[in-house]
Amino acid sequence: MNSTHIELRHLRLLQALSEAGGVTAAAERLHLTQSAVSHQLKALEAALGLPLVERAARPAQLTAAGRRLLALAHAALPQVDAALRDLSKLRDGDAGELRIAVECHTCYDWLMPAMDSYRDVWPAVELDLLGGFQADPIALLLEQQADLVVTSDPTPRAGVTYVPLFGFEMLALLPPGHALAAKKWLLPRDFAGHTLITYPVPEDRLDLVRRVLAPAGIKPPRREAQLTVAILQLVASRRGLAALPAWAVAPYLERGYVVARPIGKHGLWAELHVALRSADAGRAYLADFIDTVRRDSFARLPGIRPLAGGG
Amino acid sequence: MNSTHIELRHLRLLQALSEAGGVTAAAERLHLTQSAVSHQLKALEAALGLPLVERAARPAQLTAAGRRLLALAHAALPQVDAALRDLSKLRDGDAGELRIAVECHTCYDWLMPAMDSYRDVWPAVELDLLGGFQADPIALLLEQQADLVVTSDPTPRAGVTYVPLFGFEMLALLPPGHALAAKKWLLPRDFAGHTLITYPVPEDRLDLVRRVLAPAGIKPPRREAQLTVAILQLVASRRGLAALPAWAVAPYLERGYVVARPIGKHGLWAELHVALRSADAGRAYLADFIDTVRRDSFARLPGIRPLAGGG
DNA sequence: CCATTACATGAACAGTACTCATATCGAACT
DNA sequence: AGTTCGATATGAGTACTGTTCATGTAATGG
Repeated sequence: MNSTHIELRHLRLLQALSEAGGVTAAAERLHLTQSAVSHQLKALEAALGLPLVERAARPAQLTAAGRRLLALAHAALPQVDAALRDLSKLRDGDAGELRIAVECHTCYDWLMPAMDSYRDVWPAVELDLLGGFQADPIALLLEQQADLVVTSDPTPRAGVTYVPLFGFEMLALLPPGHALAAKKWLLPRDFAGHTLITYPVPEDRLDLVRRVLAPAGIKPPRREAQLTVAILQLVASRRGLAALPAWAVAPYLERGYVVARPIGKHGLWAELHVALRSADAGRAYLADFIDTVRRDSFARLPGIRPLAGGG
Repeated sequence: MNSTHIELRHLRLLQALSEAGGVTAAAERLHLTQSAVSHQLKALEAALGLPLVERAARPAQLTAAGRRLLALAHAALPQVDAALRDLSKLRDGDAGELRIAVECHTCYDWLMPAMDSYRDVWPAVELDLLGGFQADPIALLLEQQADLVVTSDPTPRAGVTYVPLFGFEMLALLPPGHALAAKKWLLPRDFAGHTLITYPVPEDRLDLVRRVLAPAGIKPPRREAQLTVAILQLVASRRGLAALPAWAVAPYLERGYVVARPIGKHGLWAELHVALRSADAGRAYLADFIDTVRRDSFARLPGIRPLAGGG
């Protein structure tokens, strides 16, 4: 009979599987254990009487049946999400104000496209991006001057809720042909004697300085630049080294404009979170914005990874 | 958050609810108890934070939120079903032979349109309708001369599986203005002294005779006609009484061509089942045909009701 | 007004989807 | 080869959620 017990959960699983390229990675996205995904997949295959993924292939390859189900997922899940959005609007109204403060300079790159696709779905929400560097953006939240803050520092504060966005790697940038490019990864001492090119922010807000160089007692001279391209240009013209998120430099790496190396054996990983007033946590248009941003990020940004408790 | 735990089950529930017009009727369609549907509905409404049905309204009226979810169901569920069909085809192949024997004359009326919509979905299946009256159509199954038999008599036989289609009421037909039309329902003795107009089948295949008149010792004279319209014509011209399925005469009743009355206080209810070789029970193109027929019947035929174990 | 029908509710049960712990597998590296 | 490491599979146990059963309550119609 066709009473095959298929559910949206299964479609979400298959989608995550194909996007993540493996059971373990898919499990993270779904906030499940690897075991759960493995079991669920097996059960689904048994119920359908068809294999869905080519076992032993990295990244996981879907079978014809798997691809057919994935097509269903791509067709149906957006419809479901749209319906749930509409229901949220019915429940909470469809208007609101959404002022966003951003701590990190490179975030504008991916925030803008996410905002665009969000606007399509919540046209009545007033979107605003707060400009300039903020010393304490969380304060803006509590003073009701911002509704959402993108930050890399989720220190608990009363009345503030943090939602994890993603983890990303900070890469050290060298000019092509630099002597350090011979190394697989860089150590703190490798930075000694080089100028560090950064955005114009206090030193204690630079992950590289705070977490790597300062603990090792290394204090290289700094030079500041406002724009990402300016930093890259300075590196390329051998004025110093820089450290930027992997996603921000990926296009320049491809063109060989600069060279990137991990910082430390396992790389220097940072996180981004969204902060909002706990009182607003229930607002659908806010929650959906975070959702949109995250979805958009994972679709667009290379080399990012999910965080515990995140999406 | 939008992680609202909605599932296809819920969409199926809402669809059944709107089609059936009530919790109890929906439960029957879904092969669940009324309690299960009630619980599920309540849980869904709680999860969404929105009422979905207007309590206290017959037939059940959906709220705006309910209608939005129903729209989702109508959009998504056919896609799901199509995908499952495609998977069946991947598993079992998409071709097959489907020869149908029909026991009941009036069945052609609704079988034809169902066959048409089935052909759209399984174009490679060879569809055949066996003509003429069959004394023992089940024998045709076992002799491999038919693959599917529509019958009202699901007596267990080795190697044969029965799938319930639906229950329907046999209505007694009178000419307009007939004396018996004054009664709310007819009793066996009311048939005494009237000619009984029937299809040309043995008496023991007529539910009215076998289950009502014969037990009461009443043996009215019979007159046979091949076509439904002919029977109706004879009744209208006062040559006798007849008993036909409610759905078959509904259009004629509307036009006042004949008058119908239940047979007995609770009416004379009969059933239709599909018989197939147990060996074929797993074949997707067969199972899906039965599904199509049933879906089609419930959508098109007035006054039929689901059977235990049926769809 | 009582009988009937439809829906709601609570407790108990059953089935299922998880997690945890452990085993197996395959590839890369000595 | 053997070893190590990452990724997937498997089994047992658990927590949870969906379902049923039994009963209560609210409307409906003769």
